[in-house]
Amino acid sequence: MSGIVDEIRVNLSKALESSLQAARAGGSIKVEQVPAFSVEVPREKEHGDFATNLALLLAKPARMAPRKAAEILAQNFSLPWVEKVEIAGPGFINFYLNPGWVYQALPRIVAQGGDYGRVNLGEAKKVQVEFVSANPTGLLHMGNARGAALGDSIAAILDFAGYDVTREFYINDAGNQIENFGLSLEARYLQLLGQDVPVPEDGYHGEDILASAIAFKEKHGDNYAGAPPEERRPALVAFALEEKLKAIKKSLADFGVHYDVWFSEQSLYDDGSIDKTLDFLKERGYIYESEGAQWFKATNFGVEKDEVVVRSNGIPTYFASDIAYHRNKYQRGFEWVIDIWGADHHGHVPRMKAAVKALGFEPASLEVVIMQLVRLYKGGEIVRMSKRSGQFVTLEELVAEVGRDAARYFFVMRGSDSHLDFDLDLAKAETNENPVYYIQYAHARICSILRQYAEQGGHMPDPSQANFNLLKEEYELALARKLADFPEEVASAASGLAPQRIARYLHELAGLLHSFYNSHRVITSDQALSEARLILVEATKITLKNALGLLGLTAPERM
RNA sequence: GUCCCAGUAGCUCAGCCGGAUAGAGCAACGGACUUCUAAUCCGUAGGCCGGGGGUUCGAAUCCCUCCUGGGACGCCA
Repeated sequence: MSGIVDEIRVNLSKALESSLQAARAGGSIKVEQVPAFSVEVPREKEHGDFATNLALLLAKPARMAPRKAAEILAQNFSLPWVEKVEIAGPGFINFYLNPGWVYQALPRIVAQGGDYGRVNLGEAKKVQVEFVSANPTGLLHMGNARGAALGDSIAAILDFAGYDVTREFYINDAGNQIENFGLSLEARYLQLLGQDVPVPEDGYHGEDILASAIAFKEKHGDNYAGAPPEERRPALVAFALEEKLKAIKKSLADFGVHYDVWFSEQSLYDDGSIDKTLDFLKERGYIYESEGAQWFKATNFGVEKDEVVVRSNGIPTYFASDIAYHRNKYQRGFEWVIDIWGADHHGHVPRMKAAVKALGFEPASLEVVIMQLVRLYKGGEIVRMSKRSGQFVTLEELVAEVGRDAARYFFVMRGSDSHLDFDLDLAKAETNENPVYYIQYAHARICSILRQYAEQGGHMPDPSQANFNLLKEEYELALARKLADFPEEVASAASGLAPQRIARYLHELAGLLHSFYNSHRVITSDQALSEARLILVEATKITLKNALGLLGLTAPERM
């Protein structure tokens, strides 16, 4: 299923358990049950290849010194491929394996190719990742861009970890924002026709709205000049929404982000889902009326305040459609629902969870990833962004300025709960200050070696025939060790919804390749050694490419 | 005022579901290209992990408290 590291870990755990059972049977360790111990890869390589804290955990229940317990466990312990067992520190048991064990990973990597690193942590569980979900009333900004990069990478990682993933964009094409959008468009349209109609103060003032109005006028001329507003506005909105949505889809596609489902909020009104959902909650007594509005009893579920779902003017709130939307998600069979929201929505989380519970689903199955805000720096200064004034850097502009790969890497190299300072100058620098190139360069270097080898008439050796015992150098061992770790990294990035782990892993892997490259040659006069090293770099190339893919980055063959 | 996020090297941050001597990049300093790409490498230096208390064999990590910065608290989304 997964990698060699995991297999060894499992085998060591089993052997430790039987060792403990033997000790219990012999009466030398008296405990009722096996504690939840771990077998870990120590940070320090002086502490062996693997280590366990079992003896430390036994100390209290068995009432004995941890080192003593460790000694007993070690005595009962025997595995052919474990070269040395050592007791160290307060009572850790360290395992030293036959040095060649890591090289067993290499033929597997080459055989698995693009699938290397896949694990079945998810067991095909259906998971939905909903991200960006921006109002289709404007262009995508930096916050949306971070959401796009994060969401897409999280989805890719979950897919690689064995989940059945659906990427979804929720289109907020209903409600107040759309109302506002219509008024703003109408004002611009009428202005174009020479009327003095101001754009509402809290409306959309951006140039893109004006552009939509111009395009509308080109198509329809002054046909709507005298039309009643209730006819004119929907026409403008429908026209502009389609145009905007098309632009959003294109920006995201250019950013390497593709969705499985584009879900319209309006459709929840059209098919009666919102009414049905509200009725469902009403029947269960979770809705009450006060001051002419209808409220959801969030306080029943431990939330501080109740929340309006239908305003006193009869129009449902965003929260109402969001409840209906989440009900729809569960009805579609998703067992794990992941929403990626900006930090400005975090107050919405408790009531959304309360709503999920009220709907009869498990609130823990809804996971909201809160993404802290992005600050943009240029020339050492903060670039101010404001949607209202229409002044913000769009996703398109960002990609045009720094390139897709650099942009995506910068967005995922930090944890989602860290504020992100995006340094435009650094992202576009083609220097060693920029970590993106450092990683991609490692891939390109390997490609260059393989290219030259092929040009000299060499053929890629058969991994099963290679003699990996020839790889004795420290850097070779470290590189192979890192490669063997990849499946574990995928699993941990998936369970933590943490793409930054992959970013970090990539940087470390690239670093090891560069170190190796600078001290040893791959193509040498020693044929057998060259072949072993060719497999090593081929496996590195595969792993780099797979990991880059999880972050939506390209793996260039030349730079 | 209540809640959320953050506080770790000069700077930007990893590590945070407890493990052994706290890491990386950049910046600084000193070295390495007649070699498969120097967008690279090697080395040096840099730390009361915001302060204080607690939990235990063990705390950057968990709990309490205080301080600092950012954000959220609407019949907006």
